[in-house]
Amino acid sequence: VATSDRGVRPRNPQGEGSRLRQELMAAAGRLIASGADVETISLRGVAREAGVAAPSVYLQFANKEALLQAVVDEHFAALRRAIETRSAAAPDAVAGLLMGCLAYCQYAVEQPGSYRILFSTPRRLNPDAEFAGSEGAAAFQTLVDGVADCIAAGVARPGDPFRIASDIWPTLHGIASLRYSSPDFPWPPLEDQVRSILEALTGIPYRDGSDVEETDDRGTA
Amino acid sequence: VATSDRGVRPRNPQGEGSRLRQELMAAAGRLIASGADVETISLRGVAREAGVAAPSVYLQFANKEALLQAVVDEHFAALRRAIETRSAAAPDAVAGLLMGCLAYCQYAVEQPGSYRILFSTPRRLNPDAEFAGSEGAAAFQTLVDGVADCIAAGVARPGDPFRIASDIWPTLHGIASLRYSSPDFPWPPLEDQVRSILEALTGIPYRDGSDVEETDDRGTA
DNA sequence: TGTACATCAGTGAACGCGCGTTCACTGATGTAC
DNA sequence: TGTACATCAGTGAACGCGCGTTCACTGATGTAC
Repeated sequence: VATSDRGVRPRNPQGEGSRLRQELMAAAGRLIASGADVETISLRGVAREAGVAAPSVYLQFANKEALLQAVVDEHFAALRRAIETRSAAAPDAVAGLLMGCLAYCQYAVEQPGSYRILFSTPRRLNPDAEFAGSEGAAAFQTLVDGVADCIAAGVARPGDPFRIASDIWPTLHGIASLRYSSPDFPWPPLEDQVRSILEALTGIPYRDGSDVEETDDRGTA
Repeated sequence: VATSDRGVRPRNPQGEGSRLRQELMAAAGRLIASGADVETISLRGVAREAGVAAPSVYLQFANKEALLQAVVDEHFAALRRAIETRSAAAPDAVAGLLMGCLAYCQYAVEQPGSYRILFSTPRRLNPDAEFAGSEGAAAFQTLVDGVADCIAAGVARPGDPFRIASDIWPTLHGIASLRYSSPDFPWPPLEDQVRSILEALTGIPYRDGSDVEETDDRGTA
């Protein structure tokens, strides 16, 4: 669907057959990026997109479910990487919290297909189904720590960091996913909205900060 | 899937053939309530659940898409009714805003299948795709008005009601839909969370109100 | 250097299945005379 | 009151399709001697 046939695919050199695994996951990623719901992705469709016969998938994956599971895991890791990169590049906890939240929303908005499969996915494929110990739990802990640091720095309003993070996460998710399902709604600019909601939930004065490098010691609400 | 065969279905009396329309929509509703994604609902499955042969669907609907469109519309109307009933029963604007928001989240949490099809739906079936003039726009306007009334009453923090409503809606959506996709997360009680987030976004002191009947004239933040 | 063989990436054909849709039909119920 | 006919709700069989999966295979590349 996304990419046409464009000639024959050369077979991988001997000993490198497992390269096909990456090719298949990339093909699935292309289908997802072009709007396919995870429910409607077919093994044959992925093989077609990868330029390979359907049975070849079984050289790398036990069955369709294993393929989709690998795809979901890969996209989950990509989201996490996007957040951590942006967040770690910030100069302090206050900026780090904002950057992490922005990275989350921007990933979701810019790669909606990829984000979507993480949350609108059959339960069995969802890594969050068992939350404790999952990769999702680790990512969430990063958010809790970020909030705690801002409270400790005296910039965020005092409160239970876990509880505050439990309010922030759904808010970010809602912002990002409604922009996908209701694209015609007159949404405010993404960064404005994230800033103002973070300010409301944490008390950190994000809304007027032209940027974040010097927000370290403003008063708290 | 949801209901077994349980004997033969009597045919409708002459002139009442269109009752089948309601039976089919009810059957689809049962499939959705039992966890079916809108993407995976089949015309044959709905007919089976209704106890009717597959071609009978065509007596009431032009094709599969028309059936699904009618189902989506029906569930959208049900959500709207749930909100308006609860909201209209409140004694004042401040209680009405809370009750409407609670009704929204509770509908989404208690009937996740029904809520889900409104937002994780192929674009062509989504009534929000054209937002202006849609039923969704009307429901959103109710939220805007509720916020404006609370500001006018001097209870909510001053601000742009449209913009505040644009923050509230995604928040409610996020709260409800993450509870569905990550049920093992230790979420706070739904009403607590709605109250505290509404308080953060509007300044209305919802968090400590044991109930809402007497919150009319508290100070603003 | 030449040859037999093993290894390995990948395939074509076939399977049984459920799908959306069409078609000609069945048989009960109401109406005209 | 009896009978022919029209109307109407609903059906069974068939269509072509794409699906996930299996099986026996092909043919290129490397290795042993």
